[in-house]
Amino acid sequence: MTAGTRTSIEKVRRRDLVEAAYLTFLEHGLEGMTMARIGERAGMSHGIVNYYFKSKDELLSTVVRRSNFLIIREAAGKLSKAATPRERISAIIEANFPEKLFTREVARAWVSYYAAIGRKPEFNRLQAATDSRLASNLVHALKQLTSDEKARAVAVHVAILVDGLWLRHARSNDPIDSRSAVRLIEAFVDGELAET
Amino acid sequence: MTAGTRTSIEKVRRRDLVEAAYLTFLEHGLEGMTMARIGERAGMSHGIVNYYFKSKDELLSTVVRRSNFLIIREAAGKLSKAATPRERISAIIEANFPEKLFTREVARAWVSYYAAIGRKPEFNRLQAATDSRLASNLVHALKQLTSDEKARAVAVHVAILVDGLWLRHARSNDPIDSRSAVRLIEAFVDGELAET
Amino acid sequence: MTAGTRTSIEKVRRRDLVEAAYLTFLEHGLEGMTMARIGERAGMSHGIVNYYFKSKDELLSTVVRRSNFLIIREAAGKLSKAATPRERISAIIEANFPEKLFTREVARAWVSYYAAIGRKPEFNRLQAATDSRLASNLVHALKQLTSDEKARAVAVHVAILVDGLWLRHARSNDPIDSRSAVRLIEAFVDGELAET
Amino acid sequence: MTAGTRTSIEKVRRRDLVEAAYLTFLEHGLEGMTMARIGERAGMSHGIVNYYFKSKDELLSTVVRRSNFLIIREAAGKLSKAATPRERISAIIEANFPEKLFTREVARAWVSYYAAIGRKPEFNRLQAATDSRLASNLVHALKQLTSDEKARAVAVHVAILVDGLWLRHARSNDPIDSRSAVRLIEAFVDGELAET
DNA sequence: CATGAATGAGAGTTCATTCAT
DNA sequence: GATGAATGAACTCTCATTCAT
Repeated sequence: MTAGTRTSIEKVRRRDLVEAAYLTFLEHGLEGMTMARIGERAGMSHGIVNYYFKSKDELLSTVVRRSNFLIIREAAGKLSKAATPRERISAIIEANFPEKLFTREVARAWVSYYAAIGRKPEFNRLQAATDSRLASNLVHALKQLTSDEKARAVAVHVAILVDGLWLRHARSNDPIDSRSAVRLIEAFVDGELAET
Repeated sequence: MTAGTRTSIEKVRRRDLVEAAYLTFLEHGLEGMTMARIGERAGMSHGIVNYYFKSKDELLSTVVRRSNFLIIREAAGKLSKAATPRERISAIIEANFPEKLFTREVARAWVSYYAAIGRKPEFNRLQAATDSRLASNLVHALKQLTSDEKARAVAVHVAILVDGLWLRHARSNDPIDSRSAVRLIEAFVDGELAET
Repeated sequence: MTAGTRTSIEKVRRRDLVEAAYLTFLEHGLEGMTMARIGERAGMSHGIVNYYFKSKDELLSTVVRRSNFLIIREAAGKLSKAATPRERISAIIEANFPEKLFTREVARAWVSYYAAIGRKPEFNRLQAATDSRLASNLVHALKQLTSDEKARAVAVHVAILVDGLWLRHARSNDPIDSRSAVRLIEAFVDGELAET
Repeated sequence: MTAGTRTSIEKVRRRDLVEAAYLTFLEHGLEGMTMARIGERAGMSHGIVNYYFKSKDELLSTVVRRSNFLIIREAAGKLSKAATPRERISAIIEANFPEKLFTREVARAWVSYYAAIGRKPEFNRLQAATDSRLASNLVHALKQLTSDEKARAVAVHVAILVDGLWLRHARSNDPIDSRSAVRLIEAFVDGELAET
């Protein structure tokens, strides 16, 4: 029990810090996500942040991993409920636009993140893993509805649209909502599949 | 006369500094675009940078304005040589992917820029102007080949693809070249127009 | 009884901590001897280190005391086995170069220690005690083989050689082994005694 | 003239900073030689220290280089006045014990320096260069008075004595003066040469 | 007794900005 | 006009020390 309590505090703190870091990241972007701000938001001194996370990169890495995990989990949940290949495609598309997270702030944060990780191989790997996971799911579902070649082409096109919609969202003055984003991609897929 | 001389020197200096800042931005990204580096690249002291531009933001603003101007001019140049509406569409698409500028570094620089301008309304306005200009050109050309409604839809889709390809380029480990990017969008447009 | 138990535990803890601190000191030098590392090596929390030792300096002081004690004991052991004055001299010399401890890392640790204690009188006293003990042993043995005056001179020279070899070892890129170090001093002593 | 003034300021500041860093180093040791203290002693903000020296290591490197230069120059000066090989030997020995610098503070500073540079290859090279220069001068002079083999042996012994005297000086409570240090080594050399 | 959570001072470094010259 | 000297705030990270539990 004592041990449990101890572990519990560490877990709570780490979670709180990851949450605080995440929110700071979303609000201020990668550059504005400073250790001091994170500590302040979590209601702790900046010293303690470095106590729980050896470095800022480690904290960021945890934040990103958690975020990716949530996306993957959301996709998996929706995939398990999908009865047909077409529904599986929709599930993957929707997983890329969580309603609550598809805001300008969040989009900007992620865009700043993508700009910055170029020089950091670890984060590149992290991202590549998530990307290819979603991509292979998508290709697999598409192959059941069209030729292999077309499946790959459509998957690439969809991936570009996803990125484009996020960047657009970050940039644009009259932002799109997640439903419209999904609908736009769905329409494209339907169009492509109808041609076959 | 004295005033004229001053103005002339001022113009030259400002232009040189903007050029230097632009190149520094493209090479090092928004974060790496420091006043010191800009001055060095321009062959001037970094002190003078603050003399001609009240702040870093003002300089950046000018840089972006100039960059947008270049894109618009490039588009205009290509448009003037286009004989058919379809060629006008190609001209606009191509203007979005200048061969020499479609590199990972440049893509990252712009992506970091888009992420950063969120909080700065002035930059938002700046961007919106260029965007709508290219968009209206595109819609106009499309309208001559298909229905108004479809023209608008295709234009939106194309704009998203453009953004997606830039972000993809910044993120991806195996980057695309500008020709493939253009070809992908052209193929999409052709497909849409063929349906009509 | 309760008090006795407490004392016993305290003794064990203090000894373990001193040992851990000593090893940490030898491995990482004075600067790398952090409370956290000491606690970790001792298998305790670093909080407890400050419970048993009021400050880092107090712990270091105990470490040095123990280290000096070990050297003195080693010397005493060898001295007790020495049959002749010359052998006693060798015993003292050898005690200054424990084979396992005469490494670059350890040499650097001690050198950093000597550099740091300058401002701390207590450590100076500590060191002086050990030094004079070994010196007086050496002089005593030498006096049986040569004049008092020469004995003192040789003892001083030997002490300087000992320090020089340690510092050399810490600095040099091609380090010496302990045997060579001992041999060098022995040769010097032999030369001096032969002259008489 | 203007350019000259500018350069002059930089030179003055750099010299002042090196001097301040040197004094801080001598007074507080390598660990206590912080950028803040250096700036404070030089009467400048700590920011300016990093303006003139890209990093602490660069500043330290300059300090050490200058110090080594002074020793080499002193040795060269004395060597040029030496008429016989024996006098050349004395010149080199004396160069190792500049009267004004052979204090406890200075000795401690250097000892801390030697302990710390172990992990820094650049400083190792720096030191090795100076060392081998003095050593080769010494061997060369000795070879003219005794066999090659003995010359090398004596040179090694002398180098160890030099290090030993500095470390001894840093440690000891009753410090030696530079003359005694020189005399001790001279006596050793005389003894060795007399044997031949 | 013992833990490890928490603090706060202080380290090096970078950089936009100001200002005397 | 132009320089670069100078400042000061901000950043990440480390660590001895304190203290509630």
